[in-house]
Amino acid sequence: MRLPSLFALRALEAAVRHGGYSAAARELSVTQGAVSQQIRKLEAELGASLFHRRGNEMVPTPEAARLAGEIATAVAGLQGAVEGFAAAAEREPLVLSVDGRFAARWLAPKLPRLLAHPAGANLDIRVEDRVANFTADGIDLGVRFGRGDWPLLAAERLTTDRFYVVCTPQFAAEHRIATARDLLEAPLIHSADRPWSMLFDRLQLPTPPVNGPVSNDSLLVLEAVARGVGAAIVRSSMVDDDLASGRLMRPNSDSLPLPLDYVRPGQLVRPVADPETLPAPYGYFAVWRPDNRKQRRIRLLCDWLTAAGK
Amino acid sequence: MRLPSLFALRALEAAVRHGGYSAAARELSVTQGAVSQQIRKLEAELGASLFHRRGNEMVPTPEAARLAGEIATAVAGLQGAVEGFAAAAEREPLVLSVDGRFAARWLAPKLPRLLAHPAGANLDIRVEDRVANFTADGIDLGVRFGRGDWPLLAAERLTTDRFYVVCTPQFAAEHRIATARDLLEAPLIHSADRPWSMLFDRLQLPTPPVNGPVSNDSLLVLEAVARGVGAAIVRSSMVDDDLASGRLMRPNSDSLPLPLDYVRPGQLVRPVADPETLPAPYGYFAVWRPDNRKQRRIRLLCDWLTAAGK
DNA sequence: GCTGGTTATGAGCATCGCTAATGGCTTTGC
DNA sequence: GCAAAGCCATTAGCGATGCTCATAACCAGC
Repeated sequence: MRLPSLFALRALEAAVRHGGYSAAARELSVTQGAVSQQIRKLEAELGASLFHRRGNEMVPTPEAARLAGEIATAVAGLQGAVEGFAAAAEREPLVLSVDGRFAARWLAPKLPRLLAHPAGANLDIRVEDRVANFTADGIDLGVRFGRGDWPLLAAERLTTDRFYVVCTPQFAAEHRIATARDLLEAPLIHSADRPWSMLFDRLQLPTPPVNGPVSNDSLLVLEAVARGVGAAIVRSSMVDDDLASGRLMRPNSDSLPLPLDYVRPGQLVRPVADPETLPAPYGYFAVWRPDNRKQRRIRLLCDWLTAAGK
Repeated sequence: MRLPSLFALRALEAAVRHGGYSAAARELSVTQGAVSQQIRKLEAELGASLFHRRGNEMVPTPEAARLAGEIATAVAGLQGAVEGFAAAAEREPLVLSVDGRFAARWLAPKLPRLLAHPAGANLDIRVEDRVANFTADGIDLGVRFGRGDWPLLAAERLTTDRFYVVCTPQFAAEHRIATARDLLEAPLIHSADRPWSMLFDRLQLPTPPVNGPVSNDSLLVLEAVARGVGAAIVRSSMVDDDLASGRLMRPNSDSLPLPLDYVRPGQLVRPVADPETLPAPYGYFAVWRPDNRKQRRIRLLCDWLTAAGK
């Protein structure tokens, strides 16, 4: 025998329990008509009346009441099974893979907030700078630096970076940095792909010779900045927290033409109306496989990450 | 938590049991694609994979297998409850109301066949010539004489009557009835609304004076015919069985212009191509309320009745 | 390599069933 | 009594669901 639809059975059960279609409809979040139709169809399928009216109340037949009871237990069993499974799935860790710089400079400061949020439940946060394969490595959500154009992967932008000149307040005071020109005399930490020349060229000043340490690793650079070794040009996303907390500052942010957009040598830059909203071509992206089964949790975490970046 | 559709859950259960979507699809009488999509959707709702492929076989995850088991028991519970209810409804008698003539002359001979057929299970056959109200009297299916145009009731024609001259073989032999003219001399049983004149007029013979008993009750008339009292003009549906068994016969059916259509005095009769298929305006109809919940059984019985009349 | 099996996936489309509106009926409160 | 507010029944309309169909990709056995 073909089983009636689950909804019809639940409608019957609810109608018996409430003693009316309208109340049942409210419980099931549908209109009263829907319940009426479902029960009518059910009566046709089962070949017997389920209710008879008495005044304004619907009285279930004894058989219908009995059936409703059995449906209730069966449905509760289904519900329990499904919810148990879903809960178990929820307890399974969601693997978040981030690279070292993002982990240290962006995620770490926000971690307490994330862990207190539902999106942060049962996270397995892996810090790894290279990821071979999302599926093979069991990664549910990655945060990767790039242009958001990974093949086969969905991506959502987390950061829209500007480049900031940063140093500690102590450093700025010590070296009396008031104008951009003052930077010429101060120790400047160089990094390979964010040359100071891109600032001084805009200011039409001569780029000073390398007078401080050089590193291609922004973590090391920022460590050095934090210890007062010098000023550096860094991605805004790496120092959001330090700037907010006052551990770092952007010296002379009034007089310096900052934020700077990062422009590679030879890269075409189009003028835009509002440079503040210029999307940097590169940035951090949340990245995931669209066919991953944990979409709901991925969505939740992804939404949290994008919101936290604002 | 919103429950997934019952079909999706059953698809999962069947797929686990068969170890593949195609076999599950065959069991559920849908295409393989339908099962695939249902399970994909289920995985999305539950937030976890349910199967992983190994070669050509689909291996359920342990959790999915567990879930499938719980679903199986819950669905079996539902199935059992629904089938128990339907079976109980089936055991409830289906009330068939027929009038006395139909019961005696049409239904009674066919009763053994009907009772051996599923359509005849749990019948409550009531013989009553007047029916006030289908709902109030709890009548599921009525057989009524008329034109099939009862308001608020659905009707399906059971009999398309002709009028036959009938008598017993003994009677025909005894009175040497060879031609229509022979009837003029034989005892003829008269009934109010099927006058012999309608036959003799067509034969362009004078209608003989009333030379036999008269009754308005066809049962009495037929009883008299059966006892060899005389010949009579009767509805074909009243004598189908007696003619088939040879208890009655249609004398001189070659030479007499029979069957006759019943024509009331003054009634317009249109010529038709094949008079054998001329639908009599009046006849027996199966009649029921379209909103009766026992439509399935009514349909079954109604189909049996129409088929039995052919 | 070929054949016969499997699942995955997308387009198209029919069906289903919900919503919304309406009507008839009952109860309640004035 | 009457009006108002509740109930269920029923209809038309329409949007979403989810099926079928067709195709692709993949696997196993010969």
